[in-house]
Amino acid sequence: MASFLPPEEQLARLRRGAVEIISEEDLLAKLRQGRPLRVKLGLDPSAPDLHLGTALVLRKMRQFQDLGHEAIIVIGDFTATIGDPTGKKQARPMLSPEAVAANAQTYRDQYGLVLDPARTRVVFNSQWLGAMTFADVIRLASRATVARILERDDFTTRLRAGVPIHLHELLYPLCQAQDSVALEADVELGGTDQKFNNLMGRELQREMGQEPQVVLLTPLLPGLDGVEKMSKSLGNAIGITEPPAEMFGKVMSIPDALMPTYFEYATDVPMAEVEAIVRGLADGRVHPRDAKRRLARAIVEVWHGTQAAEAAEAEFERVFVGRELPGEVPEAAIAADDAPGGQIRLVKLLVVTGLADSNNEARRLISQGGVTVDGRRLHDVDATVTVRPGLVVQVGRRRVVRLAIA
RNA sequence: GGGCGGGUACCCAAGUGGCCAAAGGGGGCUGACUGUAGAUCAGCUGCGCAACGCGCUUCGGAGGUUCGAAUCCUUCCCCGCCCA
Repeated sequence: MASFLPPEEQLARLRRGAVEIISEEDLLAKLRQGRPLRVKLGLDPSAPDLHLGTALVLRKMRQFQDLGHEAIIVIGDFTATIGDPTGKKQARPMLSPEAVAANAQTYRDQYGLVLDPARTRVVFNSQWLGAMTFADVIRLASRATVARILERDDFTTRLRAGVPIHLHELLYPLCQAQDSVALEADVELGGTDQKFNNLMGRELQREMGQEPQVVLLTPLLPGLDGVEKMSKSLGNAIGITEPPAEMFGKVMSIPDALMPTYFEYATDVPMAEVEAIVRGLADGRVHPRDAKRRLARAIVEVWHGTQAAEAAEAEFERVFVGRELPGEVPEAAIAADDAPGGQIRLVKLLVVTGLADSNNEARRLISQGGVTVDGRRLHDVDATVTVRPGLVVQVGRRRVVRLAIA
């Protein structure tokens, strides 16, 4: 039997980074039972590459682990066949058992970047949901009312906006609730967008005579655009495995107003310091640029360590402030055939090296003055370049390659 | 089952026979400036062609009318609302 911190102390720690806990009294009561709690987190099977936003809830899970509780990751392979009722994501075909098995390790590896793999249980909800008969489903559906399900914000909004809602989508919350029943979850973690589903689990458990789970909600981190929530498909995400330099740069590109939020949720900077920075920004004693640098460094630190964070900052300083070439310029090989006699049209060069998607785009970039070869800005769309290994071709500030002849 | 309204480029959304590769906004890209890939301003934003032009592809799918279609007709698919 592991020894636990006093329940009150645990609660105090768990509260940080949680938007809402339903309810704290229930959580405290569970903690007082002095046993490892089963903490559940449902995840989409298609998102094995994690970003800062999804990491929030994982970091919370990690905290539970470190407090001695049991982490259960539910891979929603079955629910994925329904699709996310936000209507944004597409329903996916059922994964084969082989694919599921193959993916299991991937998930473990990915989540292991945040969680303690040795103390993490990974399960797939097709295990129990897939085994249900139609009669089981009807029985399950009888536990909820249409009105209750339609309370869900997504559904209300879509209904009003005239966006189609398919019947099976209404079952989504019930499926997720059934997961909690099947696992006898003590706690379910989720982003605030999961509140409805998570509460459904709480209700269904009560219906089924189980002790209802505690719902702990983590915030949704806004993405780089500062408007939409961070999500890979929206292209506004910072992946936790991204190279330090990339991560640093992306943080630097967030709107200034987002800094306090990121400081609070995505870093380990002590709250006292965060508050000092926020105050400084408000009264002008802290320069936004410096605050953002501090933020970028703190975030890179979480995922790559202090050293890498400092290197990333130096690199950023050099490339974007000092306008020098990046320390590491990727190589792009071109075939000798593409440059007969060592000559190649600049337009073609940009396409072949992947710096432009099409000839038309290449022309645009050149005519807009965005292209330099060996540091010389070329404006002539019809320019021809003499190639040699090591030639540096750059588009804008960020896209650079060093030539190699294959 | 009936009535009505819809399906346009990455997204939203105009356009209802030629002036439409298709308004406007968003997003994206490039430049200027700067405090950074932030803010602001400007330009660009289907594809191909040694090309101030020519050609090709795109407006739910397939046919058709026409010198000419995103726009008209036929048919099919899909969506919403109201009624049953």
